[in-house]
Amino acid sequence: MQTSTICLGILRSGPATGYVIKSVLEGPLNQIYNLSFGSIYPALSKLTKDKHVTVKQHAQDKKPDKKVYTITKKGISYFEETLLEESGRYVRSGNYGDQVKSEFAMLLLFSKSLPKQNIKLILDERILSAQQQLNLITYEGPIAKDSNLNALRNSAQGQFTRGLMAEVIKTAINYIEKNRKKLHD
Amino acid sequence: MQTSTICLGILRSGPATGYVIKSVLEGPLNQIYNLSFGSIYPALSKLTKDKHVTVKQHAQDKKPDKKVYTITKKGISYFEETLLEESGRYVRSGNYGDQVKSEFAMLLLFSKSLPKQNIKLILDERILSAQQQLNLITYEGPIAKDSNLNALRNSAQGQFTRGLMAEVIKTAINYIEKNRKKLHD
DNA sequence: ATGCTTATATATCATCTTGATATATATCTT
DNA sequence: AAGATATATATCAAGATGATATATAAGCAT
Repeated sequence: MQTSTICLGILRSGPATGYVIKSVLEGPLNQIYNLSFGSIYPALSKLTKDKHVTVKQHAQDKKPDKKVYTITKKGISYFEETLLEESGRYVRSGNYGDQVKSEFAMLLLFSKSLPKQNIKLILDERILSAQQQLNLITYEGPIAKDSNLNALRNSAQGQFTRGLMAEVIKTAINYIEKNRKKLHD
Repeated sequence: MQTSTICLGILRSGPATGYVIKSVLEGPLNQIYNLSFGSIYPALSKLTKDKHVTVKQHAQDKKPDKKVYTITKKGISYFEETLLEESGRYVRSGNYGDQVKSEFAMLLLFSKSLPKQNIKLILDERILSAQQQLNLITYEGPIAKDSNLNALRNSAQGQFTRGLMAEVIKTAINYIEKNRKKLHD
């Protein structure tokens, strides 16, 4: 999916800055889709140029200008069209898999060449961070003060998606705890 | 992890072509790490230039030259060193998460804007492809005729990693089947 | 108090990666 | 007989990453 489509989809739930979009992707939408600032900011600039969003510059005290993006009517119709196209392309492509790059799994796959102590550390830290991810995904408090992104997170769709990720992470934690002895000991 | 490290790690189990490396990543190592030919072939060229692998060109009948890469002694020590470094970096980075780009999850997240029929199709196809992934991961027959990659797949490490991916996929299938009614109906 | 880390916020850019395309043939399926 | 799939490599525009730079407030530890 294009980065601009993802930005529009998030912005449809309420105005946000590039920074907040990234925070949502790293918080409640953790494990769904990684995007770096280097692709979010240019996407937002292009959307502004194409009038799919408007930007309001808040000249903050001393911090860099906070640029709050709001989706336009044109942006909403463009999003609906594009999403339909992307879903069609997705189904027709026959490529239903996600893009996954798991440094963790690769390290374990090659871990015969690693000291046991190192393997234990990797597994311990992974379990800890998986538990933190679970907290981020299942967290129900307010998102990035005065943003309306709660709507996206709490929608039936948001709950389905977050629930899926949470189940997957729980399964992974249990599996690692049950089977880790096969990699060290 | 660098693409070259992954290639070396796979080559450590036996000689292979770029094409076979990709096949292993798409077959038994499915859902672990995606790499395109556009990054595998240049990595293999660089490894050859640096004498970490040797290449034997099999002037095939009429097909393009099959280039079989074999890891050198220098390549093995380089791999061991690099893997240790990468595992250190991984632990110190504090970033234990995988890189995930799930077009599937994003489409579902935004699926309020999609026709029900479309949503059903996306879910149906996803379940089918997840079952196919499960087959690829759990397949125990020979890999890419006359390649020794079976060793990697059947090692304790390979079985742990593949078992993890298989459990995660099964959980996802069950979750989708149990909860999909919330997205259409 | 003073230093360190984290959070807020955007921008840039070299380097890497993707996804598509080109090329060529054998084999399997319809 | 035609069409799709598998084997096999190479290239490249367009896009993405990960690091770095810039700036300040707040929280926390020593």
